[in-house]
Amino acid sequence: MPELPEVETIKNELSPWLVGRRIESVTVFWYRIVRLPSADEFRSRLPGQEIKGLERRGKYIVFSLSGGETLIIHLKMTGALLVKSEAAEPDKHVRAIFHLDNGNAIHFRDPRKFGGLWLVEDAGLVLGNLGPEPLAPDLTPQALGHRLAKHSVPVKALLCDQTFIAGIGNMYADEILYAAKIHPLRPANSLSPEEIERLRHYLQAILRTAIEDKGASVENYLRPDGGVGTAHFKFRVAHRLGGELCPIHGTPIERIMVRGRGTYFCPVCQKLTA
DNA sequence: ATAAGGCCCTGACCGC
DNA sequence: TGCGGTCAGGGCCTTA
Repeated sequence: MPELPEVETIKNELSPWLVGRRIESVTVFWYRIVRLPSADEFRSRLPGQEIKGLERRGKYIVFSLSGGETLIIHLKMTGALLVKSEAAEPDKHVRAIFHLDNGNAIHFRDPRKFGGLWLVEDAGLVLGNLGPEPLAPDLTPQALGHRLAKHSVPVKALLCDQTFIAGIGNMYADEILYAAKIHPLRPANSLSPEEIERLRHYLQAILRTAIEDKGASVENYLRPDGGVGTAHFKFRVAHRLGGELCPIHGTPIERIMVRGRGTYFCPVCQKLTA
């Protein structure tokens, strides 16, 4: 599922195809994929606008348009943005198509229909509540620790909370906590300074490595050219459904539920008690 | 502030 | 082969 490294990869690889292109028309097959405004308005306001640039904010892709509006896309669990020729037949999971002025088209494919499209004057309407970017240089251990201290919820839940920090989801939260040797159920405000330092270090290191590996191809994640990423080959606990063993201790990876999300960890590396 | 549950969805998987 | 049931989960919402 697309989290920060996957969305960053998609944004990077989509940019050369899109920046400077004009949207000629939009086809919407599943109207509810358009969150704002109405699907009809969405289709009528986009044509003629040039795509000036692509950015990523959290798990959102943000398109700045020549008309001053902002197109925002969230891929949720199973979304993908695929570069196709205009002649390409959309498969049954394609929910919308952006037709470009050079004979190419972008297919928004999303089997589970969780994804969303927004076209807004004020991007803050969609992005306003997001927390800081995990890779921002000013996310120091002190800054992170200060914010962690305000919450007693399980640290795993906080890492997945987009208003606390933007872009981390279920699988990278598990990988980060494993690498930092922190139990996912530890109350956020119980972490020691050393643990906060480790958390911040691996938080950035794991996301950066996953970006270098072009994301993790689990679920339906695909790059815009239809290719896969290789970040999941370095996963040590996430998505280890087959009774895998901790690579350090050889003990079985355990699975618990944290806030309703499946959570994988090593009970030896990651102790609940200090 | 926190917790728990539901909702949206469908493909994959399971047992029969 | 098919059928019905269960599950996963990001983000958001409601209720306690």
